[in-house]
Amino acid sequence: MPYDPSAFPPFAVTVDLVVLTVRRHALCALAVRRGEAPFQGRWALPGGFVRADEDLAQAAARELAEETGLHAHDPSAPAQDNGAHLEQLATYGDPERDPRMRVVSVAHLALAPDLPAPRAGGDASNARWAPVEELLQQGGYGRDGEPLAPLAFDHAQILADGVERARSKIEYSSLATAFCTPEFTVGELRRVYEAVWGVALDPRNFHRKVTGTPGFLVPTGGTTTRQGGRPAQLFRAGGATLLNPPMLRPEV
Amino acid sequence: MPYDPSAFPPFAVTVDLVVLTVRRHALCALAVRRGEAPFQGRWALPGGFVRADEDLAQAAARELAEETGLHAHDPSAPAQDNGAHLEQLATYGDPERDPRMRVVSVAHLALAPDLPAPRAGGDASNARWAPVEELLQQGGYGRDGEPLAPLAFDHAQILADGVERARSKIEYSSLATAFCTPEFTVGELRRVYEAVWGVALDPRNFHRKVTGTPGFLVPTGGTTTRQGGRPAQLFRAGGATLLNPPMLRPEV
DNA sequence: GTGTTTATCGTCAGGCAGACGACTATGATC
DNA sequence: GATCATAGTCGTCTGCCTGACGATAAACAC
Repeated sequence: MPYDPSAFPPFAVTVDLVVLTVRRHALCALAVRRGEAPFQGRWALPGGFVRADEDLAQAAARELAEETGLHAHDPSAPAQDNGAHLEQLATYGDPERDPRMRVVSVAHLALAPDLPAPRAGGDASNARWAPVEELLQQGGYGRDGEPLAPLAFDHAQILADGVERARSKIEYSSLATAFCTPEFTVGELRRVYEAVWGVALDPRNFHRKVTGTPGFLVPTGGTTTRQGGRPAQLFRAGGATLLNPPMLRPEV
Repeated sequence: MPYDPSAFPPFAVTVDLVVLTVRRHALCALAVRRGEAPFQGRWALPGGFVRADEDLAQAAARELAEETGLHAHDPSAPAQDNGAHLEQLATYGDPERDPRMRVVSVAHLALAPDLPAPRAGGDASNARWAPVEELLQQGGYGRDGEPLAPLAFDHAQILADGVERARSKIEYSSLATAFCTPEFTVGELRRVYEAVWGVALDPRNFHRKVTGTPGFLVPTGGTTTRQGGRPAQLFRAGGATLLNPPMLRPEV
């Protein structure tokens, strides 16, 4: 196979982002409204072209900052700086996935704490946090009466893959803390698990499990009442990234 | 961001393959010798350009067939047809990873039973199964006296990622059976785990675990002596793909 | 036959998870 | 201020799974 620059077809390479957060006890994803054809007016995942001198992770971090103002922190640095967790998800390259040209999209998954309203080039009506079930559901009407159209391109598949990755990864890693503010209570962390998995967890067993796992949580000393009951201890994320034994997701 | 075909730089897109198998109690990967610059004469992972009308998975399956004669079976079809397991691994797109041009490589992971000698365009000296430690180790000399040079491009990183994926995935899935022939014994499956993890496992506890996990193994009725001791029962892979509870990898 | 090798079954103790009772500390309501 | 609702935290108990390891079974080598 000698080197022949004309022997390979040119591709466009993009990054698409599955940005997840927990809002009002529901797992939500960032969606932006498309301004041009194809799929004009439809909701899609944020994303854009990779630049000529840019690594894939850099491109994803740039798009994330443009869409949300979040900066991704280096996964190798365990420090909690309120930045988002960002990791590569998967790559989608069906020849027909974009009718304009051959596009290969490297999807990334970002997990962020609950944020104020998103911005998309300053136009708030063109970006929103939507519950993932609503984005993945086809037909019918959303909570605001808007008709539910499927996401543009193959973005429903990408979103589903991202949600599945998040659901399984919080089982055996401390990644659920990426959905929390730098300081959080055990109850807030439990509500993250409940929202992502869509199940109810026993507060007592959950408390025993997370406080008993070395390196998962570090008490800061402070206490806070955010929900109206007894004040809760505040924690930061510990250095541990892999949980052994893992959190167990209840059956079905 | 209006559509402008000149607004994005062209990329070459390739698939690279991490093909793993277990040979003589060691985890081995398929390596091919590069015939041209850059990295001429160095060992590399097999791979090639994605064609204009090809999906990424199709391209990976085609490359796998060209290099090994294996055909990948559809992951959605649980039938064991002696084909290899093939799944997407990750995508590597550093601007400097190929000195010739901007190349984005979508790496795939293939798991195969022990195979006869590989072929690479009919030239056996340009393809081989090598223990992964040997390929990842830098400097020194291999078992055949050949000097150990690092793999070409960023293939050492890709191989390391593929090995780590395989090591973790056999914990919670039935993927270890992809390293076995269609019919296998519990002992052969155990030796797969031992080779991939590099540890020794208790035969009695392993037997209890795998035969007690519903859907993991299906007895075929036959028995065979392949190692010189008492004849062992033969099994096929069951329909289960996720193991719950998982196999536990011993510490360190 | 005796020893070696591999496969398979059983037993036992320790650890962890699910179910759930009890107590504590706050705000809301009367 | 007493009472109630809410949320957090500590314990107990039981069942299951795992790791350690003894014992038996069935082949081959000599």
